[in-house]
Amino acid sequence: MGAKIAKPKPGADAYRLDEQVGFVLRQVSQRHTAIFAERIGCDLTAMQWAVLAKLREIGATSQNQLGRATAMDVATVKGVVDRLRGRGLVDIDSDPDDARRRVVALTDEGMGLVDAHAAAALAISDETLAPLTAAERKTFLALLLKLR
Amino acid sequence: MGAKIAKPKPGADAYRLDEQVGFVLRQVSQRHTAIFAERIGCDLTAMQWAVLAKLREIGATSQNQLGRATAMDVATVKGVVDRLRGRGLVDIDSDPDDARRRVVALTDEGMGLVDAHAAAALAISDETLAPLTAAERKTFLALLLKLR
DNA sequence: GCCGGACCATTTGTACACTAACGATCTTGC
DNA sequence: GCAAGATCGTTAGTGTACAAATGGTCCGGC
Repeated sequence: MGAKIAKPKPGADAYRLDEQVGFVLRQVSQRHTAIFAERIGCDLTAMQWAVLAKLREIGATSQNQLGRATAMDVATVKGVVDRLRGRGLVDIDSDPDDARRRVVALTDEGMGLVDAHAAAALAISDETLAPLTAAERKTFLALLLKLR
Repeated sequence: MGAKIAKPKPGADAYRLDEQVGFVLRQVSQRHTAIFAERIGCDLTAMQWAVLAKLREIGATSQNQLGRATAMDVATVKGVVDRLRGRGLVDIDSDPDDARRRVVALTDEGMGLVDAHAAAALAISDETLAPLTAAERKTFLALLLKLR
């Protein structure tokens, strides 16, 4: 019995890295990052753009709130905000009502930059989804949102 | 004309960060990373696991090939391999046929660890996709692969 | 046999991403 | 009022990621 067919190990041989969600997810993220870097046109990373875009949406906020709104760790947000501040795209002020808080706000230059590149940002999302049809994109996004 | 309806800016106001693929993609990746860390059970990162699992699949290879097989930069693969080597899970030898190459191979311990945790790795993929039905998972994975 | 171009590995520098620990500050319960 | 606990920001440490520069090694053509 079972002379010719090798017994498959329960696990090791059934596991193919290339079929695992996490692995493919990372590859798709990498592709998106590459598209972003090539297309954004103002030497910003996706994270930096996320912070600027969020500030444009919701206005000035504390670093903590900003971190939650952009799904970033507080420690991470600090680095990103520091770099944006170094480029004069955001300002940091103390909150008169709460001495713990450091309120981050877009500068005029930052505001202008967001508006100037919003179309490029949309094009990036579009190119990332380019391999899919319109119907597939809708399906994909809906499912992706469920996995958040 | 257009007295009551404000003219939407072409870009800025139409752009909602939370609906952009790249942003959601990152959130899903974060969730997967958290699930991975909690479930893998042997203090490995997803990258480190990817290298070990790939070596189990294809056998000993050069760092360069390993990088391509795991979708990692050469510089990144070096760091990952160094850490795995520090834990005794892989060995690095010179290729007798090509002095440029540094051949990475699983140690017995590394091989044992992969086999011991393959089931957990599958469970991680499963939990990541848990919010979806079986049919949705199939659809999602098929679409995700197209975006690679 | 050697020489230019391809390939491989390493190093350096920048930018995330998360954890843990810390001090400062606010708020609530009492 | 004030102590306990929650919140906010910062720092330090580890682990990806990618680009660019460097240097060693192989191979094909001559």
